[in-house]
Amino acid sequence: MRQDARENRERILAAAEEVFGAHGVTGSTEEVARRAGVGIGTVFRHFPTKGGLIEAALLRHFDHLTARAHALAAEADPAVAWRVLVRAMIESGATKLALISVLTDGRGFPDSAAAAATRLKAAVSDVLRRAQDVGAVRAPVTVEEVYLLIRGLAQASATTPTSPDTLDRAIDVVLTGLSQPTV
Amino acid sequence: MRQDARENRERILAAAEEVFGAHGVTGSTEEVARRAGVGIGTVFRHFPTKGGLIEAALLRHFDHLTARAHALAAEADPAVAWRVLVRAMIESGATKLALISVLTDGRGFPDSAAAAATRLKAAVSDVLRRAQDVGAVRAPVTVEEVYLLIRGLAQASATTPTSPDTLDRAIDVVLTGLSQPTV
DNA sequence: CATTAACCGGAGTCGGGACTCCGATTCTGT
DNA sequence: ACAGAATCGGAGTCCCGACTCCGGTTAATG
Repeated sequence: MRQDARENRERILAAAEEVFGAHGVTGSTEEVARRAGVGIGTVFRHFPTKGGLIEAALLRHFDHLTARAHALAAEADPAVAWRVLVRAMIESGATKLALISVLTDGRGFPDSAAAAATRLKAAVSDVLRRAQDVGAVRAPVTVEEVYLLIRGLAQASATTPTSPDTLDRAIDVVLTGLSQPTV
Repeated sequence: MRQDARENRERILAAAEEVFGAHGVTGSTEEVARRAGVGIGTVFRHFPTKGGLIEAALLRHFDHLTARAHALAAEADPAVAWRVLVRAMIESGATKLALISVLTDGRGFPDSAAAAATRLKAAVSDVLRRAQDVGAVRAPVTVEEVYLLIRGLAQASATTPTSPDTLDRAIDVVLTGLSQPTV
């Protein structure tokens, strides 16, 4: 692959994260091209389909989060690791996961993205388990409910303008609810 | 207004709630017409614009929730009222509020819908205040964070197939987090 | 440098969905 | 039952966005 080609690919992916993050899946490919500073044809050569483009952006994002989770699993204090991970997932999701809805909205994406999602879930489970072992999260909590809560806050704060302060307080509510016995 | 016209208007609104609830704003007007059993022209005479149709559906939904909140405010036990209201908002939202994203996704809707949203918020605040007076929710909690949490769970569970059980557990987490002092 | 294979750009095609128009079809008062 | 007005239905228009095509341009190699 030629050097300029690789550079363009990168710029397109970055632009895609911006555009789809801001406008959701409705964002147009042309907008991505414009923001990446390339022609529309270039976008479609790199990613023959809009779906493919979104998939690639998702994959990149998931892999990044997975790496983060792995790093945190090695963290000294599992309770801290847990808080940081949850916060990171919500906050990065708040900007970029508007698109994750696609992933989950009915038809799943093929192979690669699904695989990345699975890897991510495994990594999150790991951090969660450690937190539970230490009592920072109560035992009966499952990854599914955590995911639902995280996705919810991520989507809601991405969809609507939210003050960072409000988001922080909401995250604290969730973390508290996960650690205390249910009322 | 002629009788049949009024009936059609109703059927169209009901169909709109279904369609936009299921497919989000992407749902087509034609699909609404088909499901309402009327021609496309009829839909557009009643609601000259797709936005208008969505707005009308939202308004109806908001007003319904507001009424529910008022009724609950008169409930004997404010703690119970609170739980029921939160649950109702999330669950009805899970089916129908996929469209609420429109309301909040950038440009607000004109007058009527915005006004309905305001009335709803006031009613919710009322129930919340009573719950706080009784100690079922801790005092420093604001309507904003509650809204964020509710919208989040509603959107997330509408967007993605979610088992009722998981949703229930997530709601409990939120309610717990709202009642306990933050960790 | 020259060559050439790979890459870029954007005008053009195609499909889908919002919205319009008007003849056909009902209601409703007398 | 009938006139007349209001309502319906859906074929047709228009625009927008995904995707294709190919002549022009550029990086790499000898």
